[in-house]
Amino acid sequence: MNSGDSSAGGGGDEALKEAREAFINHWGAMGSAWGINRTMAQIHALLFTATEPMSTDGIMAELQISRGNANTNLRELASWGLIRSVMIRGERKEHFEAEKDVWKMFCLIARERKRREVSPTVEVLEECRQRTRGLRTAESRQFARQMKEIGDFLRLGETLLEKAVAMEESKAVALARKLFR
Amino acid sequence: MNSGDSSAGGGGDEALKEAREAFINHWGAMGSAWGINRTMAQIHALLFTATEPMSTDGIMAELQISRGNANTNLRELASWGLIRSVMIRGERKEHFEAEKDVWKMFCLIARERKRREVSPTVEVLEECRQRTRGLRTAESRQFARQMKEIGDFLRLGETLLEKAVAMEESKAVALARKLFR
DNA sequence: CATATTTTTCAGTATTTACTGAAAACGGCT
DNA sequence: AGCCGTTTTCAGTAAATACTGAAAAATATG
Repeated sequence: MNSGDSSAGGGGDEALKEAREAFINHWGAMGSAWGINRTMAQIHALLFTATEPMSTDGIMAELQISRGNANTNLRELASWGLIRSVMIRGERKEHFEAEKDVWKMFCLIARERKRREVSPTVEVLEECRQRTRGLRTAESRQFARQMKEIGDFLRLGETLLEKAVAMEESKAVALARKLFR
Repeated sequence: MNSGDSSAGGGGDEALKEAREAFINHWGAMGSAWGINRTMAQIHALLFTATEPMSTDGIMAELQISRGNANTNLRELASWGLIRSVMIRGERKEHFEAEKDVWKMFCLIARERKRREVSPTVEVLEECRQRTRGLRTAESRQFARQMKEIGDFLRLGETLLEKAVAMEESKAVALARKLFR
């Protein structure tokens, strides 16, 4: 009973450390694929799986990154509401902890992406539509219709998310399950 | 009645051209924000708003890009199913047209992102969970639980999308509207 | 208020990602 | 087979993005 067994002792800590590292790395890669800076996603994963709030220095050490990098991405994560700074008594350094509730996390991301990307897109589409609305060529009419169709789709999506995000997780999940039993 | 009026003639064509360009640019920027290469998104927008299928050369000229760049991104768009190549009689060059139905477009993107990103993530999470499952420390238990929670959330999302994507647009929209009247 | 500690900023640099263009490969045609 | 128009590939390069580290600014301490 030693290295193959994962139920106790140093081997267990090792397994946890490795699994956590795998998660942090994968979360970083996923961030990249979805237009989020890899480091920002890694810091998020690190804090999400941390049991205690961490200082900037702790994060720098863990992820082997510079102070500037850590600071920038911590501020960005805070601006999304995904982490918050907490003061630890007896410590002067700022410490950070992540929102641990997956549903709340999802709501924060949805809200922010809507605000930063979807809504501005809806505006551009509407503007494109208005600019070509009076035109009478077949091309213009088709274009204006397409702008309307994407706009309608995005607005419907926005509404759905708004409603979902306003719900308790349990309600939302129950609804989802009922819908597609 | 001249430049200010947008209802007919050359001014109208100009307005359409400008609006279309604005759409293409914005679509490209949105692509970037969501982890999709800007040029790929621009080609998509170009074909989406085109009335006729376009050749690689046409696309190169319109977006001022090289043949290699155009070719790569056209193949990538085709691999997502967002465009298809069509043969034009009398022409030897390959021509491309985009899926114009917004709901179908959404379904294609959802399916592809699920396949490429969400499902692999679910697998990693499951693996992380398994690797720490036997451990008995508080940290390990919390970590394993977190992996399960994200995994459950993503799987539920996958299921919902699968079902939605299997529906007709009209049904899906009707359902959405009913849900949140 | 002088000093120590922490945080922010940002010019310079490194890394990653995307693009070009020319050569090679392909595919039809005679 | 040999030619010709088309598409693909990919080494080299450009552009975009992310990161470092040290200096400046802010904040706390006695």
